[in-house]
Amino acid sequence: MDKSSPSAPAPSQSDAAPGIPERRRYIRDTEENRREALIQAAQSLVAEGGMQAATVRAIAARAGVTPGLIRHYFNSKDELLRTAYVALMDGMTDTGEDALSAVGTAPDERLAAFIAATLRPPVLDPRAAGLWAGYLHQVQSDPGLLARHESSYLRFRDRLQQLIADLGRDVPPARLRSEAIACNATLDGLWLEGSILTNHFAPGELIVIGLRSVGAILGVDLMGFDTFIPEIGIHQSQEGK
Amino acid sequence: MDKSSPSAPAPSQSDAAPGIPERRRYIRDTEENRREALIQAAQSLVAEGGMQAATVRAIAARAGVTPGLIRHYFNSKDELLRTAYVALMDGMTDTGEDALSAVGTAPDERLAAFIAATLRPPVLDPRAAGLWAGYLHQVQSDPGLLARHESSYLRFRDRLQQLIADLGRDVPPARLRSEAIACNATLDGLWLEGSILTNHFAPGELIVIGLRSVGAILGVDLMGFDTFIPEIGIHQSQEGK
DNA sequence: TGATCAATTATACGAGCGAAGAATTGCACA
DNA sequence: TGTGCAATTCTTCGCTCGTATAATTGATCA
Repeated sequence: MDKSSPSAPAPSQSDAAPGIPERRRYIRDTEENRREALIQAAQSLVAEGGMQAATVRAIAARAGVTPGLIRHYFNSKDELLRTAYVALMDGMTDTGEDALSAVGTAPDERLAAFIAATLRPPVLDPRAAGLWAGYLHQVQSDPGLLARHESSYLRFRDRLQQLIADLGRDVPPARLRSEAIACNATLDGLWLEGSILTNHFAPGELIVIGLRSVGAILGVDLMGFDTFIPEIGIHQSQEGK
Repeated sequence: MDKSSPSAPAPSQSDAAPGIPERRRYIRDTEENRREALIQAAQSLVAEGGMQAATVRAIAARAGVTPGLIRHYFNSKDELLRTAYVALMDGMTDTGEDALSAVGTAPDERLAAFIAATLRPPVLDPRAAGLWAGYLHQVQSDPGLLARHESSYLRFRDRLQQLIADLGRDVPPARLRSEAIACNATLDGLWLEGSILTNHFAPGELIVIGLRSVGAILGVDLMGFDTFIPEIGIHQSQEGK
């Protein structure tokens, strides 16, 4: 398993004479493609192996470029990682908005759609939890990232609280806040368990549980939207009632 | 900010002549104390800065010893980190058991006590979430740790499911499982948010929310145990019923 | 009291890290 | 068709990492 020559890079097996290392083929691409590839590569590596796995060499290899290119597009490895995190957050909040724009105006239906969108791909994703965990410490120690994180978190919770308020029940404002916290926690918990213990749950199971739990917390019935939530029906029957 | 002499360790300012580095004072201690100190140091560092912050040198420094000692008590740094994780898991499950042994036999009271114990220190701890996140990837890639993790997780959820079953309501078994998943998710979510956004919540707030939410999901009232849960009363009133 | 030995510290090594800058390459435009 | 220049690769540097092992220290016991 030892390299033959001690210091020369291993040449790939093409036509080159031994001892003369090949230069990697030079391929141009657009700035957008390169940035996107680097961000994707960084996210994958963090999701799979944590911050420690995202070295400049590993990121470059996965993106199909050489390490030096990272610092051509980003001032430092840290800047790339920050950019990747922001891109992640923006992507996740956008998904929530999309789900809402796709359904009608009935408040309970909209809430149900929002919950379902949170508990299915691409939000419910084994990679996502790994990414989230990998960034946790960095977020807590970097003021810029922390601000971005909190705004993203509160945006989600506020959106949820608004949907709850739109139900039109008669509850005082303070109660509304704690309901939003509770529902948010339930969705977070289901999202987390579904993302980590991927194959402990059947496809639509978490959505059903989420709808029933949030419905119970709020005192409304969210289970009547089979039409809009295709996963439902698979596992609902086997539980009775 | 540059060291004066390039290769000599900086001597602490006591009586030594310049250029002659002092040897650290030799202090003996019991094996148990050393192991405990190293495990504690490793946990703190992982909790604060993630896996990457837990280097042998940093761990040794925090434990008040020199790096070499780590490999005197553990075969490798990885073994120390594994040991620290197992110790963490054992500690947390033990806390749950303790909470249960301290209350009476009424099923709803026991469930309420269990929930409250989950949502207050030492389980609810800013460090805990950081630790958990730091270990996530290591757990997923190390079969031994994964087994330990899953058994610990399922032990918690089974305990919760048992407490729910003891309520004596008339629900089919499959429904019981999904209720346990839902309650567990709610507690996880509250625990996580409380641990990360420490000062967004008043002391007993999360406990009240947890009791009310789980109660709503299960269709029982868990809010009647002020006597056993001292935090309640502080924030219950301000929300109106 | 002095020899022994485990506990502890100190030193050294090779590997991999992020960063910096020099060396190449192919495209755009004259 | 050639030339300038940005995009990309390559090389190198200083640093820190985990590990290995040698050197020291203080308690134990004959």
